Amino acid sequence: MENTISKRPTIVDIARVAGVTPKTVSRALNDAPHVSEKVRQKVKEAAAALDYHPNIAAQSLIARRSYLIGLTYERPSPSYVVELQNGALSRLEAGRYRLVVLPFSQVTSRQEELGKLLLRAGLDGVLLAPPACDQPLLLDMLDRQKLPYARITPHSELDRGLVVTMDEVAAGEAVAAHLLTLGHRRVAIILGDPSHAASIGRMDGYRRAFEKAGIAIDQDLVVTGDFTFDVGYRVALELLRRTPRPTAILAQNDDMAVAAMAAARELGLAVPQDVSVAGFDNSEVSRTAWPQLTTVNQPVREMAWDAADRLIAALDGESEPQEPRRRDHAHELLVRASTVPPPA
Amino acid sequence: MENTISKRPTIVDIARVAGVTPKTVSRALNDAPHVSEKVRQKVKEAAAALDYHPNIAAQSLIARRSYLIGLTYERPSPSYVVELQNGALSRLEAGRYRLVVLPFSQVTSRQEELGKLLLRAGLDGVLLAPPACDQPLLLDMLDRQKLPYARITPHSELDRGLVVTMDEVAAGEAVAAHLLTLGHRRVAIILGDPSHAASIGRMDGYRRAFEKAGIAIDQDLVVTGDFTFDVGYRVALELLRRTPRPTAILAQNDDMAVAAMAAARELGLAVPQDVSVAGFDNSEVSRTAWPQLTTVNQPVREMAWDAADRLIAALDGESEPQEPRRRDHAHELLVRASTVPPPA
DNA sequence: GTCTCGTCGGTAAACGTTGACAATCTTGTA
DNA sequence: TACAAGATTGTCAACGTTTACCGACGAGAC
Repeated sequence: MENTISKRPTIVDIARVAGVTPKTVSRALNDAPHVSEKVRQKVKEAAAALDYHPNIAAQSLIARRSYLIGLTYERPSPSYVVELQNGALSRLEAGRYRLVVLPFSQVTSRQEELGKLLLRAGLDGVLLAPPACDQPLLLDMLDRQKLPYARITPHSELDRGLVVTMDEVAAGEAVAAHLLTLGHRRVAIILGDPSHAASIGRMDGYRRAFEKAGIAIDQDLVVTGDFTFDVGYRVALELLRRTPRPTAILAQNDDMAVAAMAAARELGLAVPQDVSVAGFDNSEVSRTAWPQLTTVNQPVREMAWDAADRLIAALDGESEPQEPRRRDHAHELLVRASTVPPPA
Repeated sequence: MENTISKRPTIVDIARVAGVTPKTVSRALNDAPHVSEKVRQKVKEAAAALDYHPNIAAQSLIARRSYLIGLTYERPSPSYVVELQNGALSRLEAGRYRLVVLPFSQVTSRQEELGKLLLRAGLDGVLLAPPACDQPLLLDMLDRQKLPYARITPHSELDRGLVVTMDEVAAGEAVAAHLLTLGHRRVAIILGDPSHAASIGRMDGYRRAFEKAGIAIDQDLVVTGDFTFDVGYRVALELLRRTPRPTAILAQNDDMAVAAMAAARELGLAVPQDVSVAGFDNSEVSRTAWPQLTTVNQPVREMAWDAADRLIAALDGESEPQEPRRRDHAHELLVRASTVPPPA
């Protein structure tokens, strides 16, 4: 009489079928030495016949590895998240690691909570996107518990953990210089969430471009958004109602830039004829918008791949990493249809 | 002399510190009965002092649960993926389950491969988005290995597994009827990837609307895209160059609809004055586009939440589910600025 | 024929936690 | 005072896999 409760087959079951001991089965399946080819074949056939899949929990327990990599981010634009994810996944695909997504809101004020979440998740390592990558308390917790982490585009303490960056300042300078070169002088700036380090770096870049051009930034035209379309729309409406009207808007990401274009149209203004708009990120929306948005390509996908690569190398490599802990990626200014010289 | 190799603390360590047995520690930390309040306090303090976090692999091993839920999808638009993910996550947040993302391309021709991937991932259950939710071979594999799954908006075999659907046909009918009611007669249709069941359902709905209105569909104006912007752009350009020109375009998702708007502008046509465009999905891009897109809200987030809810209920509940295995969600036609009556 | 060495296969223990069950302690009552 | 009943605490094994270590066997050297 067969047992009616069917359970997943184990190594012991294969051993019984193949007529060898469990240890031999383990060796055969893992392509370890000290197993004759004949036995290996027999074992593999038995495993296939039983539809055997190893119990990962048991493997994890003994290897002291969960083969789980976490990815944490704070609700930015969908395209950013997907790029991040796909970049990391394209590196993970080959190996046994799996990606666990852990979005978290209000990171800055809840660092402790996020830290606990990450530690409880049983991860081998974690990828930190902004703004989590810049939270000192969080990094302290991870250090203390020896949970390896890779930081994607951090702004501060660049010597902690594995770091993958883009020079936000240079990128910010490039896009601002583009507008100034076109002849714009009344340039409004919509900042992102000030808790994201990117916001600060990009602004530093804008400032440098203005300085080099010998033009003063009009602080009245600098307003704060939070990287979302909705808030961007609201502040852009307000900016465009001022007199004299700004001739260009420099938004710190594409979602807010697209919002600014929508706000301009709401006020009966044509983009780019009446007002130029530039974004940041080269997200999908920057290409699907009309006119297509001038923006800066942030190689998010590549950076995420790189971060995952560094992390896995650190996890798998017995030896300490020899190479520098930091890798830089280049930005790329994409001049498209949303920016032209100011109206005469 | 302390051991120099520091390892994560275990229950045994806490037991030593608190002066009780490991079993008692386990009971205290899990808020199980049969532990005095005094001991429980002492144990919890010791655990906190040691920065203890339970070893999930060991818990998984004994519970025969990994507490991992998989989410598999095939590179659709970013906004869809993020909505799906956020919906599932909002249900998972409360409990101990974690979400593993498993994107997979060319699902239809690689069902076996995807099945193996899912089985090897050590999941407790899996959420299947289109088109994976409609692959019979894949479902067979999952059934055979008793891996529970919830299907999000499947098209066929609605009695297999847990099912969360929207009536794609009714939704398709609603948006098509809207254009016909406005007076459009030359309506071009851009289909999505034919392997996605949604594509078929929506087309059925369009057809029903045309039938009810007593209007024949012009098969020459029905072209196939693949849900992406780029292909949508190409086929839309081609459609709009025909004479007589279609007065409206019915795209099976928002990305292709936005592409159609871009193509129209490329040809010097105004949307919606010269040509109306309607999409599908109420994705973020449909709101950030200009003009805002008439579309159908597919409650992706809610459906994903629901699918996760069903799956977890099935996993946690000892008893078989009493309620129907299928839940339906309603669509919602969102008439926005991209559709107006045809030019005179 | 014996000894050495290398290959193949087996046994026992370990990973960290919890379930089943036994032992002990406390308290109330006859 | 003794004893039952209930609460608390302890012991042991188990989950499925791999690592460490040991034994058997065959080939080749002397």
